[in-house]
Parts: sequence; structure tokens; C-alpha cells
Amino acid sequence: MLRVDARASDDPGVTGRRPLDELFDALADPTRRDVLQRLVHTGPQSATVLAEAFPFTRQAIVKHLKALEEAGLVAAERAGREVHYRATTERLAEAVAWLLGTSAGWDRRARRLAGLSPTAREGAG
Amino acid sequence: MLRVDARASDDPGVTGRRPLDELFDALADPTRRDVLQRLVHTGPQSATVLAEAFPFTRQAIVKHLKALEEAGLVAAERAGREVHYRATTERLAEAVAWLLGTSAGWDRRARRLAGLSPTAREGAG
DNA sequence: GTTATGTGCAACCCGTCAGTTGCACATCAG
DNA sequence: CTGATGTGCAACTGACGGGTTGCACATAAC
Repeated sequence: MLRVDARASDDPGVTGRRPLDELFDALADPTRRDVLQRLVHTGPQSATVLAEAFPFTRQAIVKHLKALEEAGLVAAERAGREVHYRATTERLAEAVAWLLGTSAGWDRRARRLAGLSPTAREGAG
Repeated sequence: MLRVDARASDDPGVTGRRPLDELFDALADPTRRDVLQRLVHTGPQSATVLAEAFPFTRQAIVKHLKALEEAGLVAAERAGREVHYRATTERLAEAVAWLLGTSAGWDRRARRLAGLSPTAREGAG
């Protein structure tokens, strides 16, 4: 439900693996973003069908889907011998929260914009 | 500031280099996000000073700053022999827009949330 | 002018990752 | 059962990117 929390970032101190990583990492690849969007527009699809819309092999798409799945951006559902991937949204909110939370740091209006709590902070120690 | 457009995604078509790429790419690296946040919290700083807060060399930080700069997330300003990097916000909005625009596709509520922005309410500026 | 501090450039490891291919396994249709 | 379609796994390759070091250049301080 895209609930923006505006926290979405535990204290890192300069370095440390945070859950945001796999999320932004998943979103970093253009193909992955395309896959995600296509999934959104067309509804749940199998990797095979999905791959037909891209200039890549099924396996490549599968890899992307795995990445997206680990990031919590898509969910896989088995239907017989087929596996349908469906876009999910919760995780996306975290990315938005970080962006908004970060921008709030130097743009007060951003925080008001989203009605976020000023607890936003992930600063490097 | 932080004007969320909720469109921000031209037809994906399956492939094609879009400006969003360098943006998400810049945000993909955890160190880069840390640098960005630190820049936000501490205000403009030189690469050298900035590097002291990280377990990396100045050069590493410089590279990240270059990436952030190309993505339009920070701006460099020369001051004598020093160069101060300052966080900027416009570009961040594009990322938010994409996320919101994407989520809106399969989550109507997201659009309402985005509705607090397409041109909007207060952030628009 | 000399020294100290700060930036810029280039070359160089090394790991990771996108994408590939090949093949084995599972399921549906006849 | 047999063949067709779909998925899963593993190994391999090539490229890109993060991080490093070393050194040259620029500016500030004395």
C-alpha cells in the first residue's frame, strides 16, 4: 500500500549492509526497471513470456526476476509448470521514504510534502 | 523543489538508455548514498574532508562525487584551491516520480499519495 | 621562494554482474 | 508412453565499477 515511513534506514555509520542496498541495487539496472514496469502494465507473467518482450534470453530475465524478488519488488507464484511473477509494492515505499527522508534534510518542504516524521536519518556517522 | 511529476518514465519500449539510468545508478551504491546524506547533514564539504569520514581514500570519494555530480545529485563549487560539493535536490524528485509513477500502475492508492504532488500542493515550485 | 595542503589524472587490481549456453528435470497434451 | 513446452541449475565469458597507488599540478601559508 505504499505506506511511506520515512525512516527506512537504520543507522549505518559510514558503512554496513542495509536492506536498502538490495532494493536500490535492484532498481539500478535499467532492464530490471523495464521488467518491473512491464510486469506492472501487463499483469503477472511467466519468465518465458516476459522474455519474449526483451532482447535477452529467458535466463537473463529470470536472473533479473530473482533479483527483483529478493528485493521484494516482485512475488513468484507457481501455476502448474509455470511460474507467474507479480509486481509488489511495499518495498518500493522504502525507496521513496529514503529519497524523501534524505531530501527532507535540506529541503524542509519535502518532509511536509509527504507528512513524514523527521526521524529520517541514515547519515554516515 | 521536489516537484514530483508522477510521470517520469517515457515509454520503456523494452530497451533504451534513459536519463533515469545514471540517477538510479548513482543511488545504487551504498557508499554514494552515505556520501550524499553526509553532504546533506553537514553541508557543503570538500572531497578531502568528506573522505575523512569514510574508510576510503579521497580518490574513491572523488569518484563517487563525480558520479553523483553527473547524476545531478550534487554540485561542485570551487573555492580557491578547494572544491566544495553541495547536495542538490531536483534530480531526486525524478527518482521519486518514477517510483510513484510505477507503483501507481498497480496500486491506486499510490496515485493518491502521488496526488499530493503532481504539480502540487506545495512542493511544486 | 619554499613548504604544506588540496586537487586532478592515469594506471592498475579484483570482484561482481549481466548475459550467454547447455543440459537436466518437471509438467501438460496427444 | 512420447513429445512438446516450461522451469531450474551450473559453468563460462566479458565488461564495468569500486577502490587503490603514485605522481603531477595548483594554491595557500610562511
